[in-house]
Amino acid sequence: MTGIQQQKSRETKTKIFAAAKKILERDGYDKLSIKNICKEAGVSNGSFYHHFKTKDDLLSYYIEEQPGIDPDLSTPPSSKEEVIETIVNVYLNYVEYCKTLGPEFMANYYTPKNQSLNPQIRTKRPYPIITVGHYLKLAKEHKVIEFFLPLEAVTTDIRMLVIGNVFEWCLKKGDADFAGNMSRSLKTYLNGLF
Amino acid sequence: MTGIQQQKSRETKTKIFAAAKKILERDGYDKLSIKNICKEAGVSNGSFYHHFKTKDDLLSYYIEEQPGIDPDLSTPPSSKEEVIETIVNVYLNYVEYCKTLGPEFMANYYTPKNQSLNPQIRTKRPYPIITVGHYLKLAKEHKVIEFFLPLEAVTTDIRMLVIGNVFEWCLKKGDADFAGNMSRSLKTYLNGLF
Amino acid sequence: MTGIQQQKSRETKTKIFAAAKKILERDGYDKLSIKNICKEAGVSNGSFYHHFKTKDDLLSYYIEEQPGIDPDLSTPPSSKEEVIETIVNVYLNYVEYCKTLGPEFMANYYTPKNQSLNPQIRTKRPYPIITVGHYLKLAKEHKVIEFFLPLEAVTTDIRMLVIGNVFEWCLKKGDADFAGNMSRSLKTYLNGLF
Amino acid sequence: MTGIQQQKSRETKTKIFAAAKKILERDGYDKLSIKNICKEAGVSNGSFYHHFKTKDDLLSYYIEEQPGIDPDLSTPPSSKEEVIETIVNVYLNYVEYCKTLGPEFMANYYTPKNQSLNPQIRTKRPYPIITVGHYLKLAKEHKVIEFFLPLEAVTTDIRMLVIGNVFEWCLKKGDADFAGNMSRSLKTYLNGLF
DNA sequence: TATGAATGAGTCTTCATTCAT
DNA sequence: AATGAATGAAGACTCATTCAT
Repeated sequence: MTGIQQQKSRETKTKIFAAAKKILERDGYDKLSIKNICKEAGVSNGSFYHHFKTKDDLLSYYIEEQPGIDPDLSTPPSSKEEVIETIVNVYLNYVEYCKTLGPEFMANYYTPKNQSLNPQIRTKRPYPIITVGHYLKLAKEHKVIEFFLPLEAVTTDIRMLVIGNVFEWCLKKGDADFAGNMSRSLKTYLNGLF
Repeated sequence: MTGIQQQKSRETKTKIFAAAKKILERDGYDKLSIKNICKEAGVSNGSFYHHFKTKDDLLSYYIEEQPGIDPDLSTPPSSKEEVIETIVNVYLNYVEYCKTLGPEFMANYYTPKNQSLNPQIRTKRPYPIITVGHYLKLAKEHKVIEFFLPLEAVTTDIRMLVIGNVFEWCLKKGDADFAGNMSRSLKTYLNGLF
Repeated sequence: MTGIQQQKSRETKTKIFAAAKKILERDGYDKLSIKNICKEAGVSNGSFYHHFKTKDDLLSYYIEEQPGIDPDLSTPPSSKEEVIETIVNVYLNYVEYCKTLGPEFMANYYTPKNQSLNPQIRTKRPYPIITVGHYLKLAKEHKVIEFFLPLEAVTTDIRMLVIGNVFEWCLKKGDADFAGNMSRSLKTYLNGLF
Repeated sequence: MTGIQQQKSRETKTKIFAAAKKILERDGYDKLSIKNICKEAGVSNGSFYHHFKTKDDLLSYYIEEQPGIDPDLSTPPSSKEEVIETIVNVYLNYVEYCKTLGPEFMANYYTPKNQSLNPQIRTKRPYPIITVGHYLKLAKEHKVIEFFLPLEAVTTDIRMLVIGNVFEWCLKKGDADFAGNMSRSLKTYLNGLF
């Protein structure tokens, strides 16, 4: 296997990825058929199955490319207010990311059928699956905050709230105060937590 | 007017409903085809279309006929704790309802593309759009609770949180502590609100 | 069988006729299903089959109501020119009739599949099946015109030409010089005939 | 490039064509279902859709691939009789073509709703839209014939007459003297034109 | 590595007709 | 005379996947 062949292979895979994303974005999840993907990618049907075992195989690799999280999530905070602000900022960051993808795309992506959103399945964890869990732990260890729920419960709650926010924004086709809602609902929740 | 024919007709409709539900529970949404429904119901294919306009027409009945809101919501509460408990119960009620329909089915309903979830659009309002807004207003007017966010913001937050809960449960294909999550996250949020 | 019952029966039949015509006009031949006819007529499915043996049975009775032809087709003409003018007028009359029905309706009606246009099948003969055959015969007998083709061949030619004219007009959705085309093509043909 | 695979592919397409034609001839248009075509061709259902986008796509091939116009149409004629004979032959050629497709098939094509028969719309022009217009022009320029109607009017008349002929033949389900009618009616018309 | 031909079960829906009431 | 529930075959088309080349 020459280096050139390897490179070609990688290129094809990339083309397929890009095509799938484009279709998801433009036409919705229902149109994401192998045939359509291949047509969009300019690649043969058989080629797809050379690179991916099944359709689900493709999907599982799909959203790997979310923005890096945390600016400073490893620095221990010095006050409860700082904790709240930091966490809120993490998700305001995500709000911005969602906006760049647009409500159309996100509406297609945020389906309970999309198992790449399932924290039990993914190993690499994109938003909102990567949560601020270890930051909360850190803050708790430094006695900056205190809460009595299990850490996992809290990260679940936050994930649910974030998903609800995205969902709401998608539902209203982008015509919602995404950042405002996210900020307010998270603050209220965290306020109740600590 | 309630002749034998009418009765038979109603029976058939009931059989179709029951068959659909059974398939949903036993085999999952993907197996919910007209053909399967009819086979399960022991009814002809054409008979299905005599009783329902389309497949979606059948499905909509499950959603439209959601349980009514708890009537106790009109009685003014006497304490903050009672308010929280009442609200949580409303949505625990919904949790039960979701469970009878099964996560596979709900997963199909909980899509941002499903505009019947959009509070701006529907007039007939199923869960989780029917919110506890006016109950909160009532409680506030009776000075039982106090909060400084606009009522609409609060109902939005609750809706987002509830949707997030359902989403999570669907995503995990029913393998989540639905009631526990719902109860805990709502309590925490409301605790932060008041 | 009482007189009242007979009257009711006739009324129902009339309603079905009217409904079929309306559907043909408004939605086209493809939508002319029993179900649609009954819905439009406000009549039950079974009632249809009480009055008509089959769907084809209905269709065969369908277009019986075309306008009476000939103003003066029984008066022997006195010149070749008069013959041509008279014949052309007969079909200009038909042009007007078509226009009142509209190109939409006619487009649905003028299909080779519509056997009510077939002169071999119909006994009652609407346009353009009733032709000017006997008028031509009359004119020939009075030595006003002379032609060597069999009478039936001529009536066939005229029928084909008329149908072609209607077809053209329908094809252009009414945006054609219907009368002009009809008049010119008939004159040219008859000019070649005599 | 002409590998075994390409050849097999072509063979399959040919088989499908042949099967469709056979069904048309043997059983009539109403039996021309995808399923029947595939069964007759000994080919899978999916294979059909690999080669043809839709059912109409298949059908369009029959129409699109009509016989080319007689090349002699560019040679200037030397007599009026020759002009008539040539034009008649062009459409007798078409008669033969129609016969190979069968009246059932053509009946489905000859509908005023079929805009591919509209000369204003098509660019690629099948019979009877390809007319003998420029041949008539040529003959006129060479002073072989003379006529006073605008060229466009004449081509319209011919088109209408030809369509009328096809329509008549379809209506009678093939039981008409197609060639005889076509020949006679065209001759009579052209005789009246010059 | 890549092609694209082939598979065939599966999708929802429409239809003319029958028949017990 | 009228109802409408029931039938079930048939319709066009989509799909993920396999495999010989």
